[in-house]
Amino acid sequence: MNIANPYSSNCPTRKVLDRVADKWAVLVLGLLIEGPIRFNRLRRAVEGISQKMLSQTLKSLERDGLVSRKAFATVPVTVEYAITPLGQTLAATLDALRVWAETHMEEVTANQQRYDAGAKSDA
Amino acid sequence: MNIANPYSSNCPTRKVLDRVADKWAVLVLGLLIEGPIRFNRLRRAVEGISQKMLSQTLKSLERDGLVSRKAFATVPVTVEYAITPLGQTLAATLDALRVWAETHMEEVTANQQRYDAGAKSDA
DNA sequence: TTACCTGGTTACCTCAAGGAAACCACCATG
DNA sequence: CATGGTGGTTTCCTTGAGGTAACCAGGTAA
Repeated sequence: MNIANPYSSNCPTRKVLDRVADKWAVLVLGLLIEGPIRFNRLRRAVEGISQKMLSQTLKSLERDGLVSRKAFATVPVTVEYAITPLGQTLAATLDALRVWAETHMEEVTANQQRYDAGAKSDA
Repeated sequence: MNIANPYSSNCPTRKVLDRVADKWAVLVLGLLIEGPIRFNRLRRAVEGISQKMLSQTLKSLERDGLVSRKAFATVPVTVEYAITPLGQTLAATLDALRVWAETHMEEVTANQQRYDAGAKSDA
């Protein structure tokens, strides 16, 4: 009965999960909740993202209806990306994740070091 | 002063985000919140995961201190994985994500189809 | 005229994630 | 004796994600 059982390999939620489990998408959505923003500004804001990946990320976010694209016929064409209501619901959820990461980062790092040290001294 | 600014490329939260942005980890943690579970049971539960990936996923979850491993010297060695308190806090957050996926899956899929149809008929 | 901004797309190439399958030890059961 | 179940590890190989960089159109400023 679980048409939506992510543990079944052909379940569509897996795809959504994959979508969401995308570092760049998480970061882009995180910026967009603060307001609409242009392509190149976005690119500069998200350190390390390539033009290609940003374009790709935005395209699939738009396809999913999570962000909207609006082009302005200005001097050099201006394109503004904004988050949709649906996107906002996801962004809120993802933000919780970012917060978790920020909150527990130290603890996780400490755990890793302890683990690595232990593995080394193990027989 | 944001030492924890995920938009900076060298920020450690990026690593945590990567860790968390792992389909298998999400699914495994989702199962572990229901209680301790053995390796092979886990493998059968998570459809499509390979032995290697499960082993790898569990190892890094253990390294992060998100799950704990306990081996029993039974007839065939039994190994039980359990979620840690830290892991539970993450699992709760991730669960929200899974719920989001389940809830909005249909809407997202519909958006995709509309987008694809539009792109086709566009000049 | 040349250079640069806008926002992209495309071709090329590399590198690593991850699947498949074999191998491991050990014991029980058929 | 051979097979199967326990929980893994390792090797090999493929494939696709993603980086780099060139190219595009069009207008404007130097």
